[in-house]
Amino acid sequence: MRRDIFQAIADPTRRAIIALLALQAMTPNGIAEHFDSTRQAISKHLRILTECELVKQEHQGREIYYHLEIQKMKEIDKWLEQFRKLWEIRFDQLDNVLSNLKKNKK
Amino acid sequence: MRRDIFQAIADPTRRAIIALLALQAMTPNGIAEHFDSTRQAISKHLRILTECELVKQEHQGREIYYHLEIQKMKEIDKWLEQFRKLWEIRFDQLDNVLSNLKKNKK
DNA sequence: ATTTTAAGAAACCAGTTGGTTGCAAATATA
DNA sequence: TATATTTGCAACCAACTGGTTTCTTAAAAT
Repeated sequence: MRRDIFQAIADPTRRAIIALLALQAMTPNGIAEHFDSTRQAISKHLRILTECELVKQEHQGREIYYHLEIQKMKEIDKWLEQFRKLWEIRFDQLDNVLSNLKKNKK
Repeated sequence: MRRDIFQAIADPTRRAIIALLALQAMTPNGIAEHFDSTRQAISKHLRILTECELVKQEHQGREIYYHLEIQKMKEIDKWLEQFRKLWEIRFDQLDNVLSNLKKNKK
């Protein structure tokens, strides 16, 4: 199945997992302790995150540590880039409005 | 139904609609012309985008213009903020590695 | 060697999604 | 007024989602 990072971050549980893994690599059981749902549910989320290469596995004995591929997160940032210009322009306009208000006050 | 912006941008068609509306406000029919699917399908996407307040309607006679609420996009940027630090650190480390390689070469 | 533990895989289920078609309301035009 | 256009809404459908339970494999501990 075709996975992409935007689909991956659509789920709030997965966003929470991403935030956890940003701090340190963890095992599925370790992650599951932070949530109400079962290990298997977490495991499915991890599979989706793995499929879109947002996380990577690291086998250590019978434990599997998952760690975040932080570089992948930049894809979102890259997509946002095209809009960042726009909202900065709006801010500039707001600045103008504010300074005009100030002038009129004087 | 509870909508959030992350779910809204999960669908590639919706991301394309957002990109279109970033350029100019458009009617459902106008938007649908850019895609293969039916107007009704686009209309459903617009409803989802409206529910999470990413787009706003502007009635003009019997036409409804949809325009992007660019400020809302900043929510994604805000969420990314916590990770931006991390990937910048990685870049710094890479810089160090590169300059060390350079030194050793001399 | 047996038992415990960590984790993935498969089967299943209810709810959601993205899409369709058909219809009704509102506005514009003849 | 009658007709055409733009749009939203409801009903329906197949596919996907997030979750569960059960089972298997493999490593570690006893």
